This record gives sequence, structure tokens and C-alpha cells, in this order.
Amino acid sequence: MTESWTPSLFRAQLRSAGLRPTRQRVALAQMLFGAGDRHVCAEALHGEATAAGEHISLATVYNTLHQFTRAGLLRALPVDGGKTFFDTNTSDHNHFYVEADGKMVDIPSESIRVEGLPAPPEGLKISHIDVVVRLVKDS
Amino acid sequence: MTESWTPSLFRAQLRSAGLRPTRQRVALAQMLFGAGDRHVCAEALHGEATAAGEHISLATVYNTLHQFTRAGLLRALPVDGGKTFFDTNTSDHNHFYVEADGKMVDIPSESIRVEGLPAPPEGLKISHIDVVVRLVKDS
DNA sequence: CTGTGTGCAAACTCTTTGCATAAGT
DNA sequence: ACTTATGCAAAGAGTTTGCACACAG
Repeated sequence: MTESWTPSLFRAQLRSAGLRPTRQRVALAQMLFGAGDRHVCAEALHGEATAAGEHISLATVYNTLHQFTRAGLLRALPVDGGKTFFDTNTSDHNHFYVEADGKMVDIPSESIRVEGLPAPPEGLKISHIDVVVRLVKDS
Repeated sequence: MTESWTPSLFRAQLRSAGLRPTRQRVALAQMLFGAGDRHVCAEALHGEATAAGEHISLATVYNTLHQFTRAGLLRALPVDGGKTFFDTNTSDHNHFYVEADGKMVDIPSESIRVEGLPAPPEGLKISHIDVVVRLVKDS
């Protein structure tokens, strides 16, 4: 999954998602998908882009993150305090949420199972199950 | 748990939580705990109080909800879109989250178990586990 | 009385939007 | 050229905060 990406692969990926491979989108794709699984929030990514010398407005970062999410390239993880993190790992996995510093950490195993789940109310079906394990400092 | 509460019971409960039983806090406690399990957001509760003829400012509602949460009388449930719901059921249970209308519904069973959970990272311990089952309209 | 709680409005954070400009094809 | 994306700044939702006044003990 995280082979050696090249700019043209990013462009192709964006194209097939129906997104024009603009400078900004390619740059963001590169940061997001070029280096393993990541959890970023919009502001952090914007800061990173700026630090890398790319000029991308915060609004564009937000737009792009949502476009990528719609295209299935990212998964949105809303957390406490109204921030939204975006996870480059779109597979069905779960997270530790470290309350102290507001960070998400992947649960290093796909082995979680949820047992004893009742049927959903009439007319609704399960989209997916989020298990968030909240962690606090071990006193 | 949801016996017939009386104002003086509310006052006692507030007292033992180290909170002075002010008019506003008693009124809010009454709305929250006087009628079974509830999921409310600050604005809804404020609207309800206003509708009931109580004059309580939104800021006070927020303050009070957080005080109650700190006192263990409520549980905070942050959901998508940056809103925070408060659940009067503080026991360890879980929720269906209906994406279509942003509502939480208690999962009508305590039988959910999470299996296969790895140990948390060094120095951290599990505070609690939230299982949120996201529901969408059944096609 | 004395300290805590409340109300108000302003501030704050995160996010979205409108519209002129710029870039992709 | 023609269309779609970007940037900016302003608006928006939800929540928090500072400070003077009010109320509980």
C-alpha cells in the first residue's frame, strides 16, 4: 500500500477520483500518502505545507481534505473539542485516544471484535462501528 | 435509579457533589434527572429551560453541564459536527449514532463486549471504551 | 456579611462560504 | 478558451471567559 509513490502516481490517483491534480492537491497528497499512515488535522497539515514552502490556504486544505474523504482516500475522525482528524488508513480499524494531548493512535491490531451487538432500529443499517479507547495517564 | 426524585433530593445530590443548590442548578438537575435517561446538548437544554419559564443563561447551562460532568452526574458525548451531548446515563453503555439526524440512541443492552483489545501504550491506562455504531438509512 | 454562582457580551476555535482571481486541460 | 480550483477575508456554529452584580449559607 505504501510503496514508493511518484508524483505521477498521485496525479493518476487524483484523476481517477475525479479531482484535477492541481499543485495544491498533489502537494497535500504527497504529504498525506507519501509517508505511511498518518492522523492529521487541517491546521497541522496546513502548517506542514507552509513549513515545506508550499503556499496553500487553510480553506483549500479543508476543501481538499473533504474531497479526499469523499473520494475514499481519507477517513474523518471527529474527536473531542470539535476538531476533526483525518486518517490516511481507511481500512476498518480503531483508535486509542489520548485525552491528555488530544492525539489519536492506531490500535496496532485488527483483532478487535465487538460482541453482543443488538440489531439496529427499524429502517437503519450499520454503517460502521467506531471503537475509541480513551486513555489517561497511569497515575 | 430513576425513583421519584424530589427537589430536596436534588439539593442533597448537588450538595454532596460540592455544588451549591442554586435555583438554576436545581432546575437543570430536575430536567436532566427527573425523567429517565436523556441525551441533551447545551442549546436544547437551554431552550427547554427557557420554554419552562426558567431564566438561565446559555453560559450557565454550559457551566452547569460541565460541573455535573465533573461530579460524575453526567457523561459527555462529543459527536460529529463539534457538538457535545450530555448523557444522564453515566453507566458503561454505548450508542447508536444516527448520522442522518445527528441523534444518539442508547444501545438497549449492556451486553456489548470488546474482544481482542491490545494493551495500551506505556504509561497510559484505559479510561473507558466508547463504542459508537454509526447508522445510515437502510438503502 | 463573604464567597460562590450567574448573566451578559465579547472572545475564541474550528470550520465553511462567497466571490474575484488563477490554474488546469 | 472554458471550467474548475484557489485564496482571501468574512461569516458561522459551538463553546468559553472576564467581570460586575446577585444570591446562598
